[in-house]
Amino acid sequence: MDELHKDYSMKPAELTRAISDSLPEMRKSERKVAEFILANLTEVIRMRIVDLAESAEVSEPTVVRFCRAVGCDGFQDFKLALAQQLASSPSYGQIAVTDADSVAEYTFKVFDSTVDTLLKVRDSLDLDMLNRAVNAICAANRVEFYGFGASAAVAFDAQHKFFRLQVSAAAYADPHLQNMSATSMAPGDVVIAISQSGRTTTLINAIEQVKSRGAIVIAIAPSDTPVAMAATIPLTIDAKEDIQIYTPLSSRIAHLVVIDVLAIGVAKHKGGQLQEHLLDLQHGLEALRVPQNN
Amino acid sequence: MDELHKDYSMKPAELTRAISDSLPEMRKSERKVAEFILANLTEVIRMRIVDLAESAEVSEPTVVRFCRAVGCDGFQDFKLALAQQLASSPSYGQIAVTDADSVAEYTFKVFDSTVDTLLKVRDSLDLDMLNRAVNAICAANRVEFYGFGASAAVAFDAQHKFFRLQVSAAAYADPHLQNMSATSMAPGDVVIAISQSGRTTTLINAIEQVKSRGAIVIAIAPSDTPVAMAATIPLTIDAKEDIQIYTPLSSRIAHLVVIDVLAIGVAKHKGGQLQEHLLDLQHGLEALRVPQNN
DNA sequence: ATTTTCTTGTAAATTATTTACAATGGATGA
DNA sequence: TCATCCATTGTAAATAATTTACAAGAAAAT
Repeated sequence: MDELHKDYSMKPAELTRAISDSLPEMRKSERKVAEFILANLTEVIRMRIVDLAESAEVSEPTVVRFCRAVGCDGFQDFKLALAQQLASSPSYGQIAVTDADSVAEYTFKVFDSTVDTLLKVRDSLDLDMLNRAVNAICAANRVEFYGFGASAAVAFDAQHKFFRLQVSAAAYADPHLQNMSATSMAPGDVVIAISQSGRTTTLINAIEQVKSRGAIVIAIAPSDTPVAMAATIPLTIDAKEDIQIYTPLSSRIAHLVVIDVLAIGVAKHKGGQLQEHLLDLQHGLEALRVPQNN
Repeated sequence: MDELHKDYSMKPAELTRAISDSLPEMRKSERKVAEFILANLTEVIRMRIVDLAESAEVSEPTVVRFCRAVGCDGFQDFKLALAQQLASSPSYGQIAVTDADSVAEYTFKVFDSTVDTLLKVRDSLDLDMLNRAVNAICAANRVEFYGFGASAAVAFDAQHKFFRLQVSAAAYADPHLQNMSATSMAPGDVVIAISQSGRTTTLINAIEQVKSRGAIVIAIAPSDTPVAMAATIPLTIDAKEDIQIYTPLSSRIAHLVVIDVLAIGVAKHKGGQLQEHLLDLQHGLEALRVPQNN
């Protein structure tokens, strides 16, 4: 009976994985369908059920049963879901770079896995926390960014970004400076602590310092980590981080984008007069550049 | 007659734009369809032609005529194309953040526009240049990164990244240091010059210095800019950069990802012994962290 | 070996899409 | 202002696609 295949609803992004996963527990003819589909992903989305049935050497109802088995409403629904997944991450399921990959392949994989990470992070963000973070930043006199290692670069980028928005921003990657900064924070001020591991001892110390001064700590770190838990406003980001050789570190990019979101939020708060300021900045920078040639 | 609408074939990514573009020259009822579709993008992909016709208050054949007018084969084909486009950039056509947006809205828009940029950059990369860049880096004794402003953060991130790969890397955002570094480069060494504008005078000077020393300059900059043109190996990236108030600066993220690609390429060249090194690094960093709690 | 249950396909019914054609309505010129 | 023509739209029929119901055939179990 069909009910051995659970009818759980799923996001389109998980379709091909769902297919591969349930391959072993499929019936023979359904498996024929699955195998044909996996081998001809891009073609399938433009096929009619009759063609697909013929190609997979099964009957049409079997195709429909297959679609239901992987959680879709019917064949049309399946095609739609497949089309969406293919559009969103073309090399899904084989994102890890391998030795054999050509330049073209690993380039695409790096981009695709980054995109993948971003979309996952986007969907798992706590918007309420985000809002609180924006409000806190807007209310603060000073905003400072702490981070080590790869997160130091993120912190400097953030500083640059907020500077543009007329926010008094600083970034420290030196524990001593962080400490000095921390002790000089006043109530209402904001420190944004960035960590990929969420477990950096020095950073946690600095956070405690800042909190003892009555300032607010926004953490950008994985959930259930000391850094996230120590923060006043935790922005948790769980981009899984392989330390594997061929895996790019996407989480720092997710961190940057989250900071972009904060910056946009602050820009919205500040409203129109900022536009003018940004144009001024632009003009100022123009002096450092070669004249535009068009 | 229908033939006033040209039957040009197009990439799915341009569908909604094609719709908006041809809106003015559409017939009244076709426009009703177009407007309804643009206002209900996500719903439409799961609608049947009858529902859509009813919602748009037109007949079914009109819907089909509309689909043909925008370059599709029929209604099914249209839905498929739309689904693919939506999957690849979910809030296409309304990515610019507006004053009225809620936290949820602008968060999604920031992520989506970043994703959008990445996918565009991915598709426009010159893989041959990329390959040459990887080879140059692998052959170099020293690799240094130059960048100002937002690109300085990118440069520091890159330094960190390559350091992990046992590449002797440095990053300079100070023109004086850049100059000193430039004059000490030897033939075969590599400088990676990062610029969002591609027109920073100081950077161009440094590039000329480096070239005169016989070293290789890889540029990460927009095409047709002095920086790109001065480089030995230009990696051109044309993420359009609005200086608008509510637009995130996605190009620096594209730059980071391109550097990720370079890093993966170098890692592949270096091969297996690197794995061990990365694990060592990991262990070393562990000492700076709170013990894992699971 | 026989019965039961699961799997698959055939054929029919349903449902969706497309085509052909007719009616409407607006524009143009008398 | 009315008649005529052509562009536009809808109606209804035809075609095509998908889904359901059921029966035949395998496989498994007793």
